[in-house]
Amino acid sequence: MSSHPAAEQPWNRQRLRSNNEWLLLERLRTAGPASRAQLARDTGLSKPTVSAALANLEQAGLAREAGTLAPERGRVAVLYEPDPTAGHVLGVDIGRGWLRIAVADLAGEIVARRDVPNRGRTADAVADAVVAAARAAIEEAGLVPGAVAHAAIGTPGVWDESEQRVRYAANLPGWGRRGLFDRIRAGLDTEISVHNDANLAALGEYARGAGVGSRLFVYLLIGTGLGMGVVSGGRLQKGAHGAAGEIGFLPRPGGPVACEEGERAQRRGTLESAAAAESVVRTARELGLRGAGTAKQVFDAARAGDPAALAAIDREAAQLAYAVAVVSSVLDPDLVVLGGGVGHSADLLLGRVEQELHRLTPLRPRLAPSLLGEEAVLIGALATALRTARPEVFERRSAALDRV
Amino acid sequence: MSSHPAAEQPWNRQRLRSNNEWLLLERLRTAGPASRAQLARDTGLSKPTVSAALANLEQAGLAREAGTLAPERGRVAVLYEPDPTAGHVLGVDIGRGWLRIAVADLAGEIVARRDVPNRGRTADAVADAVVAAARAAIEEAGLVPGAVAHAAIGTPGVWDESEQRVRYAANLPGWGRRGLFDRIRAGLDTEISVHNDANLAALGEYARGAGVGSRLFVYLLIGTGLGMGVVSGGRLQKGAHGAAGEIGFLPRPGGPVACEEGERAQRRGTLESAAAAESVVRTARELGLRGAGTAKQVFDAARAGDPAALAAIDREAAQLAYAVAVVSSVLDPDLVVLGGGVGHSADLLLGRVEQELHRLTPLRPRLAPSLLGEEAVLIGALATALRTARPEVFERRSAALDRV
DNA sequence: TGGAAAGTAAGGATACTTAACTTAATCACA
DNA sequence: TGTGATTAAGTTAAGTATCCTTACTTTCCA
Repeated sequence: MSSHPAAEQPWNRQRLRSNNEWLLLERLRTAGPASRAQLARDTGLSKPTVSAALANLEQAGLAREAGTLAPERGRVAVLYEPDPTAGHVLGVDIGRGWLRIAVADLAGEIVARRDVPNRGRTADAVADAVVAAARAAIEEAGLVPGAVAHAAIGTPGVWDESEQRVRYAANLPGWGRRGLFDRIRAGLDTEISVHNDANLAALGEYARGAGVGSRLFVYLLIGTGLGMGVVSGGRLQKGAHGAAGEIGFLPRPGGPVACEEGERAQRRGTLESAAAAESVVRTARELGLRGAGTAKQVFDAARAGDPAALAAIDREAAQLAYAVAVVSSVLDPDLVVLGGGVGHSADLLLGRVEQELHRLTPLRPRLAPSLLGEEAVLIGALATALRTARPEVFERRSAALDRV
Repeated sequence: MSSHPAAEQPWNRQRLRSNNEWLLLERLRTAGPASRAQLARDTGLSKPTVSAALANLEQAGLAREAGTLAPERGRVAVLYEPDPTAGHVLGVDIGRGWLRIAVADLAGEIVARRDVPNRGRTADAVADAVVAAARAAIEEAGLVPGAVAHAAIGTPGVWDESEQRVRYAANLPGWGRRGLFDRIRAGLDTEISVHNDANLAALGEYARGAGVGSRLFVYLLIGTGLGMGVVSGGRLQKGAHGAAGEIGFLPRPGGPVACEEGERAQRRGTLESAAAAESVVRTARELGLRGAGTAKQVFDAARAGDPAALAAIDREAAQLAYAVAVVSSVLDPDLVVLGGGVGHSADLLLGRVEQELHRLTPLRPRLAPSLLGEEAVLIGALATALRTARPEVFERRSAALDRV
């Protein structure tokens, strides 16, 4: 799970104390409030040690009392929990249509929220809009910008850490410019980290959605494009260059469509062009559906029984089944979640994808629809920011205590 | 890298000492011999602490002196290194043609070796042959069976830990029986672990072959079947059910072959049937090559300039390029190594696969031939056994010291 | 013989454990 | 209802292990 900042290093006595305090805090966070005696039993530490550590944590503002619990007989136990107000984080989802921004406390509870339409014509305008909305949310939460411990930002494309810029975000002009995110960092006066939106959505579903408890979990983001996030043992799999899950580039499977269109189309065709929202509309039109301009309209027509729309959805399901089959063969996940605008139409898609999958491969993971929908990226951003911020807040408040 | 056995647990003082001794030993192992003063500088521990820890390690038989090193001026430093004779491990490769067995010391040096042809008609006969050869190797190394700290065994198929049996090893009759590996365990009087052969080969190439230093490394085993192993950050990716990398089940790509053969063949066809050794022979025959019964013969004919053989190899390369493209899209590795009987013919395959890959996808990892060849599984088995055995030997010898 | 680096010894600080104690609740029973 | 037994939470005090600092010795080269 989360590791103490100074792991894999030699230990001296101060690290020992600090590490034990961190471990107690993590236990309170993940397993819920507990008394000192309970913690001593669970961790193997002695009661006096636990008492001393909790006194330190409380003085540092990292833990607080959380009511009492009476055992069957004997003295009433005082329960402790992490103090969620010890720090705050910012999550940002830079979507094509909307900018979504939230401030959360260390327990992950959202304390302020801002959604604004993404009207920016230029990359700089979008960056400025993000900063303005974020500052408004921070103020609403009763904080000053510098008080936010970490901000995690989700965007289409792949973040190049060494160049400090986004790659492969073709749809957003100027978004790959260097220095763009320095502008956001300066505007927020906070450490930021930038992540692929599908990856954050995967983390979001893993943290609080359909992927909770999964050992190896794959999230398919099917919308304007086709993206994927892989969460293994609670950690995101990013690949060697941060491009893991870019299955939009997959060669398209050999199927009737590919054969009909001839070899040239096969070479150019990628899975993204065959499975993203746009292709559902295109296929439906080719099959005779009129008046459908968006994927949502095609799905609505299918629900109303239109045969062309249904056929288009069959084709879409076949493409997705291929994607799932490929991912299953390579990774062996126990769960694949369909998300994004198209993936959200689980009522129509899920059964068809499963049926097609039966024909393709014996390795079949569980399929499930997204639970978080449009919120997945934002919640994943908060989860990511929390993962970074928690040890940092702990370090800072512990150190402040020592100086006294 | 390797973690102390008791990580993520609260620490008391004894664990502190034990942990620091373990860390010093790991440092000696990975960074080479060093003096006490050197270790103190590197780790941040004080000189007296390092001296005491090394005295303990030496008394426990875990470390030993390794010569001296004179600085520019001043007293000569005494160097220390891990004592490789502190324990031994066994590695076993149960291949279709050969049983390969090696005994290695804790430094990974092979001290005894046995290769015997796999003549077993029944699974039990194979198990008995493994035990006999292993006992012979252990004796040759001057050990008794119980003295081996761990034995790692590689076999085709997927090891099911909860059922304690192998799954999906279709080619070996009876090999999936429960209790088969209990027989080996009893015969060796040692803790054993069982692993997929492609996975072990991947670990072998990562530990001592073409994959050294790779961040995310994929090994393709192309031979009788088609297998894959993924090593991420030094750890094997096994998937949720241990079936990660079973790309033999991949749907076959749409290509001229698929179209020609019609839809029914596409449904049945898998990548394994299209890319394994047998298919090279089949394709070459279809294209007019006569007298080639094995893949090796096809490759030899190609080297001699035979056009049918060359065409068959082009097709094989296209199938492999598809496999690499799929894996790259999903995982983003920085290196893909081709191994196994077919993969070993890198002179003919590598360039063709790279060329085909250019047509398929912009995400192109580095390609390289296997360095270890047929030895990869065995070396991976030793590396795996060592990873398990090192902490165990450390624990045992440390504990023995405390009891005095 | 002096300088420099390796290595050791002694003393002090710290964070842990154990064991015994106090506190505060329930229960049994007069 | 009151009183003591019982049980569990939490504290205090004493003891111990491990580490660090400081000062020292050893051993080599110039």
